[in-house]
Amino acid sequence: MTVEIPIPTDRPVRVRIAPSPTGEPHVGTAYIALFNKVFAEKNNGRFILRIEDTDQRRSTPESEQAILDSLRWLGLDWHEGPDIGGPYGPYRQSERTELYREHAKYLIDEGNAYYCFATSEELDEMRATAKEQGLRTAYDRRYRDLPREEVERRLAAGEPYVVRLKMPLSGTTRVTDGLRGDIDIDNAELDDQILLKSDGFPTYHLANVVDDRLMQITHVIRAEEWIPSTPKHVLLYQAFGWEPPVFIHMPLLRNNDKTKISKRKNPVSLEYYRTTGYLPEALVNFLARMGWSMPDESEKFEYREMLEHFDFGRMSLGGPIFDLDKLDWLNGMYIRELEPGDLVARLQGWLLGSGYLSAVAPLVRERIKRLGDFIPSTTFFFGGFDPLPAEALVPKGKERVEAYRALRAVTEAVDSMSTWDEATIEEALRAQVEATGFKVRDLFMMVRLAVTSQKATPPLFESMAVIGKARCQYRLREATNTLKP
RNA sequence: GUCCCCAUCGUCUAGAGGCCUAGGACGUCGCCCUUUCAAGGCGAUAACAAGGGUUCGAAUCCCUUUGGGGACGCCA
Repeated sequence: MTVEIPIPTDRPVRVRIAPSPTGEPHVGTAYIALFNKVFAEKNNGRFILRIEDTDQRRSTPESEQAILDSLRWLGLDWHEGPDIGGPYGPYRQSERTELYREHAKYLIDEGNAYYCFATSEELDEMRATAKEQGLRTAYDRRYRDLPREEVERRLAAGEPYVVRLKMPLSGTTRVTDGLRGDIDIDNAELDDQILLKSDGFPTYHLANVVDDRLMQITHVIRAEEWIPSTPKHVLLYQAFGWEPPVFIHMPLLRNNDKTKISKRKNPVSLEYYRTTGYLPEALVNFLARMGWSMPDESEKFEYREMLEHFDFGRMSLGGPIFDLDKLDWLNGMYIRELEPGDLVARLQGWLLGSGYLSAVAPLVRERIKRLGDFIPSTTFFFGGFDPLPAEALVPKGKERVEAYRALRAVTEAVDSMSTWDEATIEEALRAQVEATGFKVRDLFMMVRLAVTSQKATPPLFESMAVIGKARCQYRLREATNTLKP
């Protein structure tokens, strides 16, 4: 493919990865980070990490830390970020809220944005109407031209409000994508985008545009799912009187059924890949092969080789399926090439180091008579795991479909947990005893079998805490699938 | 439903109009090596979504259809 990505000559290339700290460190984040980093370094530029924690309800410091740790584990380290600082900080959006408010105010004063007092009930109604009439936008702009006095009155009365961008009512907006060329969108397709939420925090759209500008970002390399909102961003840049950056939309990683990669159908947590024993360089190599190829079609190459040959012209745009079989093969190649001493070091850096061992050891201390018993009694902490057939998972006296529903409920409960420790796990699982109507013994045995593939194990909640959320989720999901009628 | 993106073996991909009778890799299946299992070697399997153009010539350029995906949140 012929692509020409414009590179500014008067200022350095600066790109960013902008994860939202709302859950597991995601494999898609690593994918996008990799291509940002390699593009930056190919062009002697800078790769910036910015935390997009403007969702006050869902963002957590633990998630932020997990993301930083995972990206570092992969070697995708950054030149500027919340932990190491840099000349354009702060790099955490929650610490920049004043900036967004000022910018929103500017747009209001210039007549490019307005206060909107629609309640969520009003919005629900509008969405319903829009759906009914097959309209392209949901919000009917009812507060767009409110008389100034009424706006003042409502503000003075302390009514909650959001700030919306005034979209042009006609015409088209052109988005230029570095890989796809020009995309023209009819402005009538665009909603008056919310810029400032009623909690005073910015939406992604505002924060992203303001920060990319202030942080001198030259190229926005992000996932394809952003294409539909890019015209809104372009219009926002225009409203500020700014030159937009170059947009490059990467293909989306896919599940086996071609849908956007998701935790329901794939392990997506980087934590899963680390604890299951993938080598970071193998994962990076694999991610690099998603949509991109070396000029000589090598399958196995390290980051520095990718860097040497990197060119967006070698991207293919079809969404690649995340094929774990091929990852396994690649990972095996990397392991085989390790010197024996290096392999030992890797094993110790993985779960055979004293840190993990000291979490496991207390759990079996009372259950082993000889040190040698440690190995057979702890295999499932390390990956020694034999998925059980459906018959083995269904509790006596229960139907398979009942077991399926109960285990699915447990899996979903686990998905939605944001902290992972013994007490929280116990709380979540006990709640499922109520919800499913299973006996404590039946439900917990089923979960135990799903998570450890053993009948006799150390206490369930402690074991799950040590095994870690990512692997528990994967094993629960697999067991649920085998029970699926 | 509306808008947008995408389209080569099951999967990841090579392919910039003649080098394509479409190449490589994973997977699968055979054979070899081997005390076992891996690994390795050799081989097989398998794709240009369809139809119209353009051209002396199309996997490659254009159009239509079909298929797949994404977006339509006070999530990012």
